[in-house]
Amino acid sequence: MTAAPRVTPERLDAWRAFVRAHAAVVGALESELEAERDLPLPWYDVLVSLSDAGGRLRMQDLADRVLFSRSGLTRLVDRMAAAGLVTRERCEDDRRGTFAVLTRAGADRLREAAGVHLRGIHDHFTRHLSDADVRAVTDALDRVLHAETGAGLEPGGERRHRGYPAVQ
Amino acid sequence: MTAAPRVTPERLDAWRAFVRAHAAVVGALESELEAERDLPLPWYDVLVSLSDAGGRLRMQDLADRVLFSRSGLTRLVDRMAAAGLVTRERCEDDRRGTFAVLTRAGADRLREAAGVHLRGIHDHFTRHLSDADVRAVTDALDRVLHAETGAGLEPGGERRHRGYPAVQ
DNA sequence: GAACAATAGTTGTTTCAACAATCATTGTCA
DNA sequence: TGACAATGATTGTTGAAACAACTATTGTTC
Repeated sequence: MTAAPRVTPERLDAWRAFVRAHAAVVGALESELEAERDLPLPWYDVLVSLSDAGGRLRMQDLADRVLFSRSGLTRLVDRMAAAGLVTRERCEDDRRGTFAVLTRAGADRLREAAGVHLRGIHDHFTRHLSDADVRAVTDALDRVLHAETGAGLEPGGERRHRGYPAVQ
Repeated sequence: MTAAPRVTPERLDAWRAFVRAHAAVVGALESELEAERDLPLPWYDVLVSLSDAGGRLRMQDLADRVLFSRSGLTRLVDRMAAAGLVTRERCEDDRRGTFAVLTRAGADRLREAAGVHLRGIHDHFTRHLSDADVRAVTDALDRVLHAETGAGLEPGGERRHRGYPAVQ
């Protein structure tokens, strides 16, 4: 009968608060970024990942650093290349590979957008959290995340999902 | 220069933990639900909303209770109707209106799926939280949510997003 | 060193979501 | 009561995601 194990009402409330807050906040950030900088959140995500990595990344590595599926990445980079925010470069030493490379225009676009995004994180999220909340939420959700991704312990083992809306 | 106001590194870490944990956990729930019950999460969401409302809801009201956009709802209900999980019924007193009605098959499907979903919430989320974590996370994220939706204070004012993965 | 498996990435196809336009009905007010 | 705005829902069109095939290159093994 697939019994539901020990999810008390309080714990279900925590889950509900989690998913509903996420939907509300990410929705607000997405709207603001699109309204004020005309930049979809997935594009921002790619720009941040490239910038963090020093401006160039093999498609494979980019896929590891971004929340979106590897299968969608090729087309996403297509569109961003058409918009001039990235270019592709062949990898010389392994000719199967391709680099996605941040262009000057892409870096500019990121710089413009980062302020809006960061302000949004403050306005819609961190603003409502005390220092104690910040510690509690970070600890708890890090534990959830690490259990999920099996991350942390294997030496040399960055696993999945690096820096979603890492800024700078 | 759209200065980034008072988002300390600790607070940014909280944000990162939040979005990364969400992506990981929802991804896991979605995979399990699809693998074990062959049911997309948005379908589950509609089934739950209908069931909570007693089995029938006008499209408008359904749209209010679901995380997904009103524009996509018509087609989503189309597909679910083709699969036999819901039917449409004309509203007699207001002939502009249409009801989406949970079928027996839809209710069965929901019952099967709820166990998997609830077990997933336990396995991937609440399992890793102490009682203190549960209180802290619920409080903090409720505050975020209510600030975002402007909820709570206006009398009679349920605003948006009711019960995302409410179970039962 | 030739055959075969594995890896990197793109392309084709189908499905789905977002948005605007549309149709039908209801409410209002001159 | 007849014109007009507002509302509820569907449909058409367009853009993007999911998944599977495909091409090219590299690594491996007998």
